[in-house]
Amino acid sequence: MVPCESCPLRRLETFRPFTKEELTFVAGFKTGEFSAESGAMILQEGASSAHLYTVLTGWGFRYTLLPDGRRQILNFVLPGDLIGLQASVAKEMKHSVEALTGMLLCVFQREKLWELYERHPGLAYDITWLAALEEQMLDRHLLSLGRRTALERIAYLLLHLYDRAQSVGLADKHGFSPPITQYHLADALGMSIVHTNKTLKRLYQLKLIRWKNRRLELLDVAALREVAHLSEETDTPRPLI
Amino acid sequence: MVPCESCPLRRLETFRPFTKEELTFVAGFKTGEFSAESGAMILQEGASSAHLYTVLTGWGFRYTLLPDGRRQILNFVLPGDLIGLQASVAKEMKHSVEALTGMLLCVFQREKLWELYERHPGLAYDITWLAALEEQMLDRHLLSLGRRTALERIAYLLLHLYDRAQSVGLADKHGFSPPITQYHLADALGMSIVHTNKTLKRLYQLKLIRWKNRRLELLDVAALREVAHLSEETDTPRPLI
DNA sequence: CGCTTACTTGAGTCTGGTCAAACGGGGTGG
DNA sequence: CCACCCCGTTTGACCAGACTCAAGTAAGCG
Repeated sequence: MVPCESCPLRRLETFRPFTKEELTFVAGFKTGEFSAESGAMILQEGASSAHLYTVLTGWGFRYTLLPDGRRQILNFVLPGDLIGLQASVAKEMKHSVEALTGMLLCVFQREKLWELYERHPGLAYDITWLAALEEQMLDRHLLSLGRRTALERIAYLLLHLYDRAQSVGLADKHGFSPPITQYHLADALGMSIVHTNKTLKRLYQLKLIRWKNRRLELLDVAALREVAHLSEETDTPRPLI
Repeated sequence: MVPCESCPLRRLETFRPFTKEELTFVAGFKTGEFSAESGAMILQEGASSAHLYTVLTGWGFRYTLLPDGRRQILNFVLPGDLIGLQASVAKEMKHSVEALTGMLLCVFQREKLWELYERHPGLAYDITWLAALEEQMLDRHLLSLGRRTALERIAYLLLHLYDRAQSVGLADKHGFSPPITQYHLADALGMSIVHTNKTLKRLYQLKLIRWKNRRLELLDVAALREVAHLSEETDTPRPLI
């Protein structure tokens, strides 16, 4: 089990430094680890989970279903992300989370969350911070689905994933390897697979991307941002619970 | 100025009862009121606000723009809603808020938020709760924009607004008076006004709604939920900061 | 009374969806 | 080792839902 004090994620500069006390508390808050295989369901809509998780390694995605099976991917989940917070509000998950790769998750007991709020206001604030951050991402996705064209949407989502991968050291200057299929893109963007494929091809023909053998090359990030109408973000250090 | 202890909203059963201490603190947290006219911009994208607000009366909406002016309404704002929290995360608002009617807002100083976290873990938890609640709404909207058809979307949004209005006593059994135009519906649903209008007409012809003189009648709520694939929610009491 | 804002409606277009079929590569069992 | 299969991708043909353009109506207001 990875001890929080020597958590490899914490060395990344996206995450704000923690004091010794905070670190000690978080280490005590963590009650174990959970390892999920690719394709595994980590949280299930309708169930009530007793746990909170932080992703240590691997990719996943949050989604909901319409009763007739239409699926909407709400967001992707990467290392450093806190998941399962919603269940503390609703008593019941309103979305599911599925692993895209093998994943390693830190497990926290929900009951101890209360202790965190009582004893570590700074960490409590951090959790609110993370919730607000997720909210911001959802706002942006909503803008995509509502107002961007298919081409813009795909450009946007690829950049979104790239930026997020980048921030946790999973991307290099030229690209990264998102463990997703075109089905995932389609379901995240509210499009059909066929049209997703054809739009992807257009981006390819515009020499903006190349996607071969699971690796996605962003050939001209600036031009891609232009297409997506997405300016670069300077991400402020965020907490890692 | 409305004293928190006798806040009319607090008498509604959607809001969880507060202890005397909590109420006293919130009363101290509130530093004033702000009254906005219909159409006024309450928070502006790109600006950094020093304040947090809770809506006392009136309706508004949150939105973002694409650089070329395309607008996406992210959510509507009703009495009891806390707004401006995002700015504490981002140093800069990522969305704007505009008033749909005259609005009365409670004003809180952002600096005192820290004190709240230190002295009242229960209230801190409440703020996280509210953030998670907003997140849930956004998830649902995302599902709408991504996977619902035009007819389903409109049904969904009207019900969403109805349910929310209902919970703060702004609706009766047969309908309510949302202070919005078809433009707002269109921008919230990612549709054009023309198509919104035509789809609305279809709902009218199905005898599911009637919308005249600002008042919206829901003629058959159950059937409307059916169309929207939206089951009724039993809303658990939420905090009112 | 004239102006503006919101709502309607029709015609024509196009983006994106559906259906169907085929391809390619990796894995597996005979 | 090969045949087969499955999954993900690709492509073409056709269709429809939603958009744009354009014009007209109704209602509210100074």
